Amino acid sequence: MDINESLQWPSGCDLSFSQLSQEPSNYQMTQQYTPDSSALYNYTAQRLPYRSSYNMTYSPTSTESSCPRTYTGLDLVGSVGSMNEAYPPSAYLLEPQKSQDMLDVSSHFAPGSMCQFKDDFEGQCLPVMKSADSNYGHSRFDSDIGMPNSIPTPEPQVTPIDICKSETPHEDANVDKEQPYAQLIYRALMEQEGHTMVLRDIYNWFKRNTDKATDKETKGWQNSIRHNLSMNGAFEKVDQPVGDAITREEAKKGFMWRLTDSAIREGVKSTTRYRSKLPNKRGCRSQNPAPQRQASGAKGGQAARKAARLRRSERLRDTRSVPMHKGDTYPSRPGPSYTPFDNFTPSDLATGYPASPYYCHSEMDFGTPIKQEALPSSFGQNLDILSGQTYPDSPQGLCSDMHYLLPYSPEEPLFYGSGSESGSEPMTPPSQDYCAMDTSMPQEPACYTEAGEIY
DNA sequence: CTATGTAAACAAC
DNA sequence: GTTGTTTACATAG
Repeated sequence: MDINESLQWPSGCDLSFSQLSQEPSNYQMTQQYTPDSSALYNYTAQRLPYRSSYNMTYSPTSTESSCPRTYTGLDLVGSVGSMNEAYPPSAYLLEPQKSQDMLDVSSHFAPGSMCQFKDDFEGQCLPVMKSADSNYGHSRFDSDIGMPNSIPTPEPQVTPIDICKSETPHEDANVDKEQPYAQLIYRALMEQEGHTMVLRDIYNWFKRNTDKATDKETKGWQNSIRHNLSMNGAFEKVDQPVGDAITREEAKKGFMWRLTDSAIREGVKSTTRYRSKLPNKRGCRSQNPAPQRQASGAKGGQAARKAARLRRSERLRDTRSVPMHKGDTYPSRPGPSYTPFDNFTPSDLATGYPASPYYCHSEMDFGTPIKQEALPSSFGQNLDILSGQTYPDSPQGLCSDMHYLLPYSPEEPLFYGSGSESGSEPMTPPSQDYCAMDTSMPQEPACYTEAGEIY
């Protein structure tokens, strides 16, 4: 990572958090969590039984430290070592919920962060999640345990997600289920100095901060994390630095995963973006996929449906339960939420419009997709393999949220996408033949040779 | 048609 | 066994 670049990020994003001073008082939670905090605590406590079922390997008493989480940040900020002392161990500045805060946050969120467009953060419970840069250099360890130089974390540990739930902790218990893996991983990494974690700690982060890990199947969510890490260009592998903080044994456990510079600046993009759009090397899909494959796909689909139902119900409930106040600008609605347009400046647009799939929902993003009709007719995605029932085609929903943008800046490009860094993506392994076009750079289609060169 | 989730095959360690 | 990559398949929007 180019440290200079990373340091430029806050200014580039117009991180004008008024609270982002280094006054000691600002390292405290500005919201007093009583009585809400008690509810929050209760909620957190409620989750313990779930988590406890997953802590066989990583029990709180374990002394195992799976990851040296300090060195990467140190490495990265080594040239600006003073930053290490710049911020005390307050990962987040939690602020009272008020509409004005929402506006501030939505316009200063890490650009492209998918979460700003999720319904999760609509309404009145928008978390104020400081970017990692706001505490750059300080240690906020993800693993519950074992870091010799870790700073004790007060219990209950309050996370942005928890804050989101604080209003109605019981009903909002599943709020994080609305966030895709890629976004959650992004958030996990953004919390870390150096934006770097090892897989194991990402697991731990999920256990603590999400409900993904509380489902019955433990294998799936980990697999999904790995899948997202591999497939999403926002995440890159970096070698674990060799140092006294890390043993050779630990180093063997795998790479560290780091947010790419562009991901830090622009947020995580969809995973699908980075999937190869060319026919797979193994040739055409088999006429008769393995029954296990079919079953797996069915499970995935059912899980997706379940999640979608949750999202729907959350949305419906939010719509009903969150009244409009005078200060509110938009009612809850399905789809992305935005800062009021009149608070935007052109530079906000340039830097603030994310490369969210909500925006970059264009087939031009991905080159020539595989034509559905090229697949065997038996592989229509409308076939329910379990029931044998077929369904009508789903409606074409591209850019369904466009109407939220058009009134604002009809002349402005809608897709700033990944901006000038688009050339660095996709991150699909160069071993794959790949040619992708990104709408953000229509004049420079990113076509890659097998060697990874752009031509 | 894309985004996403899940499972699995497979390789490397 | 864990980690990482890739593919297959399903569902929602």
